[in-house]
Amino acid sequence: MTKAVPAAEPCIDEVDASCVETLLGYNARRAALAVIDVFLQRMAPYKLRPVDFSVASMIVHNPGITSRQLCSTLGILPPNLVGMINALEKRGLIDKRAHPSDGRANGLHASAEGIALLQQAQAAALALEDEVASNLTASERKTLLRLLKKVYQA
Amino acid sequence: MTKAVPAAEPCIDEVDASCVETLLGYNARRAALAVIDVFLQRMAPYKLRPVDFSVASMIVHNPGITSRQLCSTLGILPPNLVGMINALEKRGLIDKRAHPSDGRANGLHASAEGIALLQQAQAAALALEDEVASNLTASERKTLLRLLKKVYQA
DNA sequence: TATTGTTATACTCTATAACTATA
DNA sequence: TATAGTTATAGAGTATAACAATA
Repeated sequence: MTKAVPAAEPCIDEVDASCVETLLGYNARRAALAVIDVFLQRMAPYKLRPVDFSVASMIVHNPGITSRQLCSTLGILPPNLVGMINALEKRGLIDKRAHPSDGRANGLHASAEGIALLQQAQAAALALEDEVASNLTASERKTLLRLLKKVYQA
Repeated sequence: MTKAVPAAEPCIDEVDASCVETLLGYNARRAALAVIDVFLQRMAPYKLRPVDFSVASMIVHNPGITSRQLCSTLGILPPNLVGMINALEKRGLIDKRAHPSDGRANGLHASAEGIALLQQAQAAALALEDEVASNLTASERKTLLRLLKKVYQA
């Protein structure tokens, strides 16, 4: 423990956070964490973390997609995807099939159970996003999505 | 390794990511990561991670602020702040002084070196954010900040 | 030689419980 | 009894290197 030097100084009654609240990175991170926090709660019944939801959802909507394609689309590193894919397969939500033209790769497909679960999960995701964005008008929400895309798709 | 069942299936030529790109949480996270990635590169000369920058910047602009106030403002848990504060103190950028009215707390203050470094770092932060947001007009950028705040300050 | 999927592993980040000193 | 700061530690998330099988 470092000892404080004994000098009398005024204390802060109201914190001024403008130095960070003017930064795009700070606000984007805080907003993302706020949404993810609610996501974790509402998706607990489906045992899907945000990344699991993204992966499973992509497989449902892109039958036959490969791990490599999932990684590059979602920004996941291959070693970190392996466990997620195996867990989803173990739960019977997806299965691996031989890729038609590339013997190294597997085509990933959602099972009937996987499709059914994801239908529920996607409805829940839309509902929770409606809640989180309840302070925004429909127009503002659309604008927010468009501007966020312009940042990371630059 | 789980063996793929040998069934011929079509492969995906163009991945459809609309199922996640319509979600606020997904886009906010991708945008935040994109900004943080550039931040890490440009702030390396100052040896400041995003959280270090936020903490040090808050101390510069709020002389006498306590650890507790930093935690609640920035959303950091107290045990995780201890190491950052000690590291900044060891570098001579900040110092702890006795709190005028609460014997348990320390008032945190930036040193002359800390103020000088943060001036440079803040200029670099503004510059990199200008770059990251180069696809946005000044008006769009202002709107983006406002809408992000409405999400996490709900 | 390059790429897909995988293993092992290290590093960072985040979270919880419990302790001390003071209010 | 409650709070500020701290310690120790567990867990989750993210990263790199290296390998076998296939292109």
